[in-house]
Amino acid sequence: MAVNQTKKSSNIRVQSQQKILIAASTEFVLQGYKGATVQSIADRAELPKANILYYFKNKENIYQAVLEHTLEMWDQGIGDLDPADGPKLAIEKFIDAKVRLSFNHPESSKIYAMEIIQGAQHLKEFARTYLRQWVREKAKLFQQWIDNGEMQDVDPVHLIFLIWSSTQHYADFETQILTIMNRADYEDDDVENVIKFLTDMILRGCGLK
Amino acid sequence: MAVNQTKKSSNIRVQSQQKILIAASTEFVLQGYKGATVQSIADRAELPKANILYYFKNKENIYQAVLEHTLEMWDQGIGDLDPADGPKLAIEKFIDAKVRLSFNHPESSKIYAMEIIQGAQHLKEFARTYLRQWVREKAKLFQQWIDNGEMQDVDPVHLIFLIWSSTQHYADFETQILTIMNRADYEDDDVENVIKFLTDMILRGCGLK
DNA sequence: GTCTATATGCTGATAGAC
DNA sequence: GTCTATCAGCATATAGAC
Repeated sequence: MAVNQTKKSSNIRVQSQQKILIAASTEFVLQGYKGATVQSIADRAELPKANILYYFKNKENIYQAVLEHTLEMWDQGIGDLDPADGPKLAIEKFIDAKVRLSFNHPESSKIYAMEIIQGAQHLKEFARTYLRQWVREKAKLFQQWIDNGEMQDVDPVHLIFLIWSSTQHYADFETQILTIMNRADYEDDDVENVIKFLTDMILRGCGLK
Repeated sequence: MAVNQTKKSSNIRVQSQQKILIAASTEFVLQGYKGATVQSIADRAELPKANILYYFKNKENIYQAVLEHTLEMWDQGIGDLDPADGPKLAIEKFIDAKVRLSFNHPESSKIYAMEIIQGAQHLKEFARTYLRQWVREKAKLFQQWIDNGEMQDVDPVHLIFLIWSSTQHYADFETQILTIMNRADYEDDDVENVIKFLTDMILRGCGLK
């Protein structure tokens, strides 16, 4: 009985936390950090305001949890470039993964973008350590391929920025893109079209096609 | 005398409004619309809070003025693509103008980006009318060049998105890019390097180099 | 035109009943 | 664990002295 009760409570706990994080993500995107109120998150999560603060103590903690969730998803979704793949396959895989992330989790991309635009106050350490290291490693790999004559001599760091920005754009600027294309929502075809377009353009840009 | 007084007053008026708009831009970038308080704008502009509301009536009006200023600057800075230029020169000019705008007015780019990310609540009509029209015209021009065999058959709308996103990235993600490059600020060389990199990549992508 | 004082409402957070 | 009631502080905006 006691076990059962604990399990049940724990389930409610996990479920509530999940509901809160989803609701909070939406509110942070729509209203910004300051504009999203605990009350608005509670309303969207269909929970009393006090429960939100019971689970996360304060608004700052909710935001941190949302950010961490985003970083984990990206780490998992993008993964590593495999040196054995060679430049062509590596770029193809990278673009593919990044575009699918953008279309499947636009809110995460948006929250991350807003955080960086506003000066990355909550992510300074992440950028200074993890991200800088990540880009350096990847740039080094591209440079090796360039030195081996396997691809055009382009600046590897700017190449990473180009892939990053062009793929992320479909998540962050979703509203503008849909308006320009006169659509209500993205369709399945759009993902494949974007992957094909960006892969073709960037591979040709790198002299790989 | 009366004329002199009017002129003087008018000067103060223009100067104060200018100071307010500059201060407000910074605050909106750093804190978001809701996070930027009239008091914080006043402090940054070095004016009493009541004067801010005397000149602009309410916070919403300040934000609208900042947004309009941004749109005007872009309209002026980017200008039109000239059909007589042909695809190569047109793309070169477009990238050049857009990169320089990003480096010279990052706050404007950031405010615009945040506005779009949050759903473009204050720009819906602009996007639906002006922007959609602008992209259609430019896409049509690229399509003609493609049909004439003057450039590779790439989707013109996605090409515009690519130029837009890759150039804008250096303004919006300034913080992240500087951190990754381990720098405090952009230098003059960076602008030229980015222009060269993006022009080379995208021209090759379009089969123009 | 400039600025002080203040009204009114909403915010994050807590105390404590259930 | 869940929820109601409430507090102290800060926000926008205005009224009105100078």
